[in-house]
Amino acid sequence: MEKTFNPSQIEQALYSSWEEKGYFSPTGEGDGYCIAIPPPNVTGSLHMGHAFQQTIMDTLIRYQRMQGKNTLWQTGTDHAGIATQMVVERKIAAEEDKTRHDYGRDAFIDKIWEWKEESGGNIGEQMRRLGNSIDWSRERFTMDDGMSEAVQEVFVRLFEDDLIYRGKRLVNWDPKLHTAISDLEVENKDKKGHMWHFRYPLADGVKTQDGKDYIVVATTRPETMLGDTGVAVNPEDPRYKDLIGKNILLPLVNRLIPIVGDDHADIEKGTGCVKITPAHDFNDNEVGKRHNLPMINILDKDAAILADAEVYNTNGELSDDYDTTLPSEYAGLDRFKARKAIVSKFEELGLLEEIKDHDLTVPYGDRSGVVIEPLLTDQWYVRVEKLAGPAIKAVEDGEIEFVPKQYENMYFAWMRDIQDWCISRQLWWGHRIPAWYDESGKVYVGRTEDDVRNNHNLDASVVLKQDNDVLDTWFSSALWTFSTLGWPEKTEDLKNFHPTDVLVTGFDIIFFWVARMIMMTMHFNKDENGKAQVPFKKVYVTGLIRDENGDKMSKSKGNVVDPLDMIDGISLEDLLEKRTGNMMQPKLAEKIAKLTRKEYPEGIEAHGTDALRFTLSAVASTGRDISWDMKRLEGYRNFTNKIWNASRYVLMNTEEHDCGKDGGEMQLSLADRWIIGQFQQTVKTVHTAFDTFRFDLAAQALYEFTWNQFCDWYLELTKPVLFKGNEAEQRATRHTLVTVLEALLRLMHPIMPYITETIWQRVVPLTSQQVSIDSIMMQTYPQFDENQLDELAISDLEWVKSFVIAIRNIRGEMDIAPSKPLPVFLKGSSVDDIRRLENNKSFLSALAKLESIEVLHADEQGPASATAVIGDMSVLIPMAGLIDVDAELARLSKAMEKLEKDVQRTRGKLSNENFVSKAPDAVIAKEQEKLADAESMLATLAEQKQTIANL
RNA sequence: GGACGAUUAGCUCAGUUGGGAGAGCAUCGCCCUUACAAGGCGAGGGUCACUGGUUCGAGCCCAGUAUCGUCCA
Repeated sequence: MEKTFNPSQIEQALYSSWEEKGYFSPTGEGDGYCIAIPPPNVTGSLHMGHAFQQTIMDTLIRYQRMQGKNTLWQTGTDHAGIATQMVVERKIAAEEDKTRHDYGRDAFIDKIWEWKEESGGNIGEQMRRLGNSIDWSRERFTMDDGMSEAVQEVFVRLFEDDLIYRGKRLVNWDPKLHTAISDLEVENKDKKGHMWHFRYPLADGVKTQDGKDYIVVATTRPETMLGDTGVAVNPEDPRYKDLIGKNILLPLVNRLIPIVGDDHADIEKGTGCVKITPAHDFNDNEVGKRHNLPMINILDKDAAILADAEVYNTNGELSDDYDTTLPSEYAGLDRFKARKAIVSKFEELGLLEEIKDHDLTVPYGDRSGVVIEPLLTDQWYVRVEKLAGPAIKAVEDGEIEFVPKQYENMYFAWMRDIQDWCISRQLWWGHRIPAWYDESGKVYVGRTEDDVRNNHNLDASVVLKQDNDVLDTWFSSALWTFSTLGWPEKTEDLKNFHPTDVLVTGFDIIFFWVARMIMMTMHFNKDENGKAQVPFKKVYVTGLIRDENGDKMSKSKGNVVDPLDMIDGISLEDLLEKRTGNMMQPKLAEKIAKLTRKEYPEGIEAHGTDALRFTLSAVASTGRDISWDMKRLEGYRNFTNKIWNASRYVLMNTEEHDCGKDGGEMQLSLADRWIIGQFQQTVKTVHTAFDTFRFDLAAQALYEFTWNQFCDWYLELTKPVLFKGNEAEQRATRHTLVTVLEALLRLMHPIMPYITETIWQRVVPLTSQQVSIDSIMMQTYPQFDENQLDELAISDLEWVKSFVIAIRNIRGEMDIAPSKPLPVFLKGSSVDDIRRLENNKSFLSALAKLESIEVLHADEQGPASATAVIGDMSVLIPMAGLIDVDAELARLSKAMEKLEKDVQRTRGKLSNENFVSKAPDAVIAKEQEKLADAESMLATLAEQKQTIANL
């Protein structure tokens, strides 16, 4: 074996061999265990967040597989409508200077498919490098034939159940991407802005109470005044309530609009008068409906002012309630330019009362980054209220459990106030809505055009045109757990693997995806008793991986990390190229380059997949974001090397030796019995940790056992046996070495698949394990066995450790070379001490590097010595020629000071009547014991100090 | 404005029936000891954000304050 662990040499070959042998497929035996992956964007690439979640999923899958479950990790990718379309649009713009309209719909979609074929493999390659044990033969894509069929089926059935409708509604319109988006895709940001106060003249000579012929409305959107169809005041407002029912003559358009009384107008806020623009504001839209105010649309798809307005009644039907003419000077003007123009027009007319600074919330599109415009358009909606009920109940009843639990509150809060879901998108890339219109505009929904014709008796002469829109990507994602398993067919897979067991995902898509999955799945899937089936039993919500400074990783910030760079390493030059390569803005590129140079001055070293996975497990504490820390990764890379070298030691001492595989007398040492017990404890801890999704605790237990118990103590303790023991002792120790290591590798395997497999291949032939399949991943997982705990061995070995540590401490403090063998005298030793000493002399001599150990009689004083105390026994190291008197006095004083503090505190506690009368007996006994120990130790040290001081 | 979370060693973070403040990294000292210098051995370092309460006993429970973060409106 190499002296240093070199992951790059083993990883890919191992993965291919696992994949070829079909180890990732369900075995068909045992209970089903299934995880559906949150499908990444097909044209994207994995970031650290994916690596994090996938490590957790793979760990669970490997753990369950080794527990004998019939495991399936269902994978696939998402077509990601807007995101993918944007990528390809940008690509053709950059490479061919074309827009999608130059291509036309069909050609453009072909282009995207082409791009998907080209780049779609990227994600799969990355996922393989992470070691994910995925059955690739079942990989799905949200737009493949089967899934498209499922989407159609769901749409049609929902429509038939009256859970989908079409209507002219106010939607969040993205003026850059020219599509509607759902509430969730809108990001509200706080901005500093202005509040304009406009004078609106009263019609028909009406005057206010204080004799004015106008009222003042306050608005943050002056340009929308062209679409005003009313002014609202609070019906309780004494200043204005007399004006309710009177009219305003709207400036610039000379439109006569009513003053209405509505609670929406807040007496305290602004001027108390609010202009109502039902076609361009969600609140105003509600007010308009309540008071039957027409809706006047004044904006086009680019959010520029129209030449002629569109007037609708509250049902969304065209109406002639108002003249459609708009002032020509604003026609074609962008909304923000129009704002300026209209404000100055009001000023010119003497109608601008004042401008106030104002903090407001502005909606932005999460993809385009432009201000979202509420716009009246025809869209398709899912009526979610009926679907939400069972979905809420499933979580309330514990059929679905969130981990950590606090996310359930977030889920409930949103679900209980859920709005209808706008599912149509004015894009080309996606599932085209299965609806057709005849020439009169009548809509027919069906699986295909033929279906529609047949069902509605439309003959060939009727011209039908399919709806141009596609469905929100999340519509197909919502079907993910069951559509990937073959729905709407009643498949074996559905029977075996649905509901799935765990969903591992980020909190940021609980609303987008998790909630909608629950609703859709429960509506379409019933078990044999007709009970609604949930998509998954548990939702494990991970935190976000942030960068070193705690900032969110994003492409525009340039702080995104490719997990493969952590695995394989990358030079600074390549990293810079990767991060700033095709940036649109050179200025941003400069900034990113600077940051990158600072963070990774030497680029990134290779760490290997196992180290990355172990790190991700170790930081996976729940309910909290994670700041990425390279130091952690380095530390765990070192850990993999430690495992490698420990194994190297084991193999060097066991291969081609008798390890007791074929019988023969075995005499287990104290260390052997101890490490077996320690390992069992670790097995127990790891099981509990995995079963409760505490991957951090599992990693910690594995790390602690491997490094601090197995390597630091056990391997050292095997040396005296292997070098000097008799045949039966050596055989026993070799046997213990290989069996514990072999089991430890299995225990670690779910987190670190590669290194464990590599070493396991060499270790397992040395053990008496009967292996029918030649891979660690197909073996059984270690189970806790209480019978292997040897309490006496544990306490005896603790005594050995204290002894060794005491000597090492004196060595360290007194600067005595580790290579210098020391004579030791023991004073005040008990029968137990003597027994332990006699049984473990070789251990003590080897680990503490002792020249001799001599037990003093009760009346013997011994030489002037540095002293350590173990229980009631003193360990003496003669000072002659080695230790300075003053130094030893100082060391003793320090030790005594610490003890005195302990003694004082404990005494205080025990002399407190309340404590003694109320605390449990066990606690009191413990305190008493602690006090006795400290006092006796203190006395011993004091005596020793006196002796030395007298020299 | 509402809800949730965070505040523990220089840094990143554990600490789940309330009963001796922990890990990794960093720091300091010694050591190339036949698995490992990506290492070994030893050491130092904390008014557990603040205030009050419950309790014999609070990092942990309760109330409030401050700062930061996230979601919702």
